[in-house]
Amino acid sequence: MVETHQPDDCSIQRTLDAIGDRWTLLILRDLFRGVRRFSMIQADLGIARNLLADRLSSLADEGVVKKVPYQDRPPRHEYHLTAKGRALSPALVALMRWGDDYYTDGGAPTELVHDQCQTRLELQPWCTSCNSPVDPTHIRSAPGAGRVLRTTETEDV
Amino acid sequence: MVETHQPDDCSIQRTLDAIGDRWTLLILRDLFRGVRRFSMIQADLGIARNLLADRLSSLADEGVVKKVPYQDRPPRHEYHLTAKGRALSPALVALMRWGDDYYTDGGAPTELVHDQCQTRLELQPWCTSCNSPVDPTHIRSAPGAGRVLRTTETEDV
DNA sequence: AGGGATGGTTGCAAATCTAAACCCACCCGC
DNA sequence: GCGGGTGGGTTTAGATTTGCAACCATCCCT
Repeated sequence: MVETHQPDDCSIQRTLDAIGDRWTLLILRDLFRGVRRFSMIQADLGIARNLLADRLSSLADEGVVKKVPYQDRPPRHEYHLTAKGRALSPALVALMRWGDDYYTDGGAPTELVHDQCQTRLELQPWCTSCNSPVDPTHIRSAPGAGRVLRTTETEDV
Repeated sequence: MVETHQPDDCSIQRTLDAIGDRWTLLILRDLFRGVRRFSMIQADLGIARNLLADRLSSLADEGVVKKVPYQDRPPRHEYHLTAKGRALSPALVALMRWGDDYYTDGGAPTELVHDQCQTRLELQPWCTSCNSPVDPTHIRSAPGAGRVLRTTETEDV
């Protein structure tokens, strides 16, 4: 495991320590899609079996997935997302949208749309207090001044 | 490089191929924070110099960052995010929020807030057509039926 | 001429990944 | 009551990637 210099101040760091592995996010994608069984995931991703076993048990240790038996003899189970795992949905949606925007060579891949008007969804920073979307220029960081995603910078040079 | 079985239908896959490396997302975080120079990033992350050089040039190849000279003799430059790179902001914010929610052991780490009211930001699915937020239960997938993040699934088992 | 800052490249040992073989419990058909 | 297939792994050996340290190059300063 990578020992990082500042494991303290950044949630992105901790998040990536937990799920930032190349395969892990793809495994989570499959779980979101409803692909839940070892051999299904393995076939879908083409991941080596030992790595899949390893990643799944790490995810279980993290409380992101849990084993759920679906039959007794022989004991068989599926991997389901926990609430914590399902909370990754916005992150995966955001990554997917980025890929949609920049890598759609040819046919558009899967899209997420608003079912009432079939419009493609964006992810918008939202202020629950003002109950309104927040423009990037009004995003600021709170406690650890300086150690923050400065999304407000506009210079593209 | 990992040769995947279905490079075709999933933007998450393509996105991760481009920026899904363990270090790459941390490098991007630093760039968002305004840490733009080779040795600054290197000192901040503790990444090996050869890997940093490699990852930065990959990011440049992908068009996510670009080299911007800040002096001529000796030629020195910084790495700046392009529009494509800045478009990753929602993804990084989402990952950060997840870490905030599940790994804040003790003091709250950096938060992103609305500068006008200091309220912590959420990421909300947003319909640009209705110009309103979209409830998860109204999220649907569009073309490749079945191959989708089913964010609406409620079964936690 | 010597020293320091910046931005790398090179070489080698250590960790990680892949592929393929193997294991085990069970079920099914015969 | 044996052969084959399925599901979910573990083991082992070989190829790749990483991490670390040392080295190189350019310029500036004194």
